[in-house]
Amino acid sequence: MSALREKILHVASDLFQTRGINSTGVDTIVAVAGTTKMTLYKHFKSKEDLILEVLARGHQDFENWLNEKLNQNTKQPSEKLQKLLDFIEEWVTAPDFRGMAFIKASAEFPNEESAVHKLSAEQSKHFRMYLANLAKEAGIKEAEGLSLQLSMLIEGAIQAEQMKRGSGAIKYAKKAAKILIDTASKT
Amino acid sequence: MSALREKILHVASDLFQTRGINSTGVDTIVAVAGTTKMTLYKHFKSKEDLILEVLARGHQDFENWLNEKLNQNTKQPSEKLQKLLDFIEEWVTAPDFRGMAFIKASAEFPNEESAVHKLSAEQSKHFRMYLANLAKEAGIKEAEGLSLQLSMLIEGAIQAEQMKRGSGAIKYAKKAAKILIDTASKT
DNA sequence: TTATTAATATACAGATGAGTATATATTATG
DNA sequence: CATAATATATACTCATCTGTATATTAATAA
Repeated sequence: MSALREKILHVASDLFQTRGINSTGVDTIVAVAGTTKMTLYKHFKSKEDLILEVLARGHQDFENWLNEKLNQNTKQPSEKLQKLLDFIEEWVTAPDFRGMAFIKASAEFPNEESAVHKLSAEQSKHFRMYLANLAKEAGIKEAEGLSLQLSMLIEGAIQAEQMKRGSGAIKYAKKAAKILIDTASKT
Repeated sequence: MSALREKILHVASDLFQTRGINSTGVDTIVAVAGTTKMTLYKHFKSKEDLILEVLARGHQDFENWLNEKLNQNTKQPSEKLQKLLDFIEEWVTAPDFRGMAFIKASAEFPNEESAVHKLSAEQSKHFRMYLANLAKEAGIKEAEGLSLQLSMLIEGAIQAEQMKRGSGAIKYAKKAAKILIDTASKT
């Protein structure tokens, strides 16, 4: 567990989010991380490799964070679903929020054959399945449909917020989520 | 109105969508368009300039298309809102659909000071206002709120569809839109 | 036909991109 | 202390990036 390796991952993640992936050169990454290219390529076999690990870490961090929030603040499964958007709000309004990594990555790597695109799509699917699970546990019949709706709403809200900070979109996303959850609960 | 200028715009738009903006060099654009860099720079003062015009054209084309669809297929304002998602579906399931240009552009140019990002944000806002107008004309009181919800849903659906073609997300986006419109209509 | 102007092609400049060969410093092990 | 292995630094290759200077062709005007 090299400390420098972690530093590179952290710096790369930050730069990718604030400047874009393709616009961030490895020279910039190592300069900010206070190391050299040789060290970077000792730890990662290519820039693509680094991108993939940054994405994987980011997604895991997000899911861990959300999981903890849900477990600490709710008891019953149905409560999780209802409070979900509160935590999404907390996440997107945090000062250091810079968008959802896999959404941006898929935009920068549109080619479906690209490894980065594939991982992004997988993470998107994984998030949807996470939501579907919450819905299932809450006893929703059409859990898959609701999870799709919620994921679209959430990704749209993230989009809106990263496009313009403080857009207020999340406020209406919460209302919409409540309506959709209520509707799905009644069937 | 140079034919070559139009050709360059068309080719650039295509390449930006399929390979990404930053990953597409001007050399590639002129090669595909069958011309040279000198000609490109006679018509556009920089690559950024070309990007901005491609974005502007794309957005206008989309809005013109949607407008025509709505005007040709609906009569009453409330009908427009109800059929909106049908046309969005038609748009995202078209074989040559490659995503919403301004969404991708804002991901590739995350810096809020960037001209490309600014234009993307403006187009996003413009689309939302277009939806708000539809809602207002349909007699919805909270037109702004509904338009935000619909735009998030639509952008989320576009995201889902460009992430994975044939995802089926749009089907549930339509159901969600109907629920949200109905709810907003009742207040 | 000749002079002038506009458009195109070739070739280049200078910066930056990813990735590596070689050399030095550091650390662990005998 | 000496030796082997690992991590870091310097310096480089080669490709590609945006943008331009110059040369050549095509078209227009006198």
